[in-house]
Amino acid sequence: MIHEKMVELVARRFQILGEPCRLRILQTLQGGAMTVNQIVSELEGNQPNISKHLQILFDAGLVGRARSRNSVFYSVADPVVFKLCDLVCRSTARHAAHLQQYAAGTGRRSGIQTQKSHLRSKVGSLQGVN
Amino acid sequence: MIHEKMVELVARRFQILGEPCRLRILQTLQGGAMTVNQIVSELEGNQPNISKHLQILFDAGLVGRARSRNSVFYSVADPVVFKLCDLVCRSTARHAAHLQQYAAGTGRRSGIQTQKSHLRSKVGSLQGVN
DNA sequence: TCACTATATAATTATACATGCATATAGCTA
DNA sequence: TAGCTATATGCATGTATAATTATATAGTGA
Repeated sequence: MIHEKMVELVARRFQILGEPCRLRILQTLQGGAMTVNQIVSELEGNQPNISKHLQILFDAGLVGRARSRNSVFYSVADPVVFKLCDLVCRSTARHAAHLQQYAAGTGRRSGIQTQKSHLRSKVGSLQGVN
Repeated sequence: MIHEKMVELVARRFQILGEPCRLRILQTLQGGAMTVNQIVSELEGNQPNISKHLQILFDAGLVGRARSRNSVFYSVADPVVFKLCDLVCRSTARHAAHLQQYAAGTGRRSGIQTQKSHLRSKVGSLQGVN
């Protein structure tokens, strides 16, 4: 059993990765260090918002920063984020494939809502059917 | 560049893992399938709340479920969650160690708030100093 | 010093969501 | 059927936080 405080720290880290805007920032930084303005112009969005997300990523130790003249360069500090994203990407794809596979199946057979019947509506909503 | 919708799906998955209660549920299920009541009695918390978290995990395909007589057994459907937790755990530990390492350093040297100076307050707050 | 650029922060608003309580649904047994 | 257990769901509330706007801070160069 992992310590309670550790569970919360880990959850916080997942939560930080659980924002599309922050994922896009990390993805943008994959090519190397960039200034805030460069990131902003790459990812539609205003500068204060990007700055705040960068601050959150920095506090978590996921990105590092260094000032060069008048600009601040941010870069990915912990490459584990790419591994995490890759794993979650595959997992998401597996799940989507699983939904698709059973999407054409018949309705519920038992009392409990099973993956097959329950998730059919999910696939539908993803496709805008509902 | 990954597709926008994929970024949101991946973020959603991280977000689902970003709740301490859900992490504890997954951790509890690491030993094998359990009924809702078993999970509830293992993890302080009321039954409706656990049920709702289980539903969220189920919708994401992270856990599976099967009814047996009057009970519903939940189990981990995608073991990738353990790998993810392990990676994040190590990353969190690295970050904490990094904070500790520089916690005794002197204050800011340059205009920008660096890891060293900025995070000293973080370490302090973790220890309840602030 | 002033003007300019780059970045960070403060304040506000809106929204998502975890929690807790009450209740509903489903299955079992008599 | 009724009564029981197990699980799910509806509703209300509080809280965290993302986005926006305006402004402040920091550095550069004249």
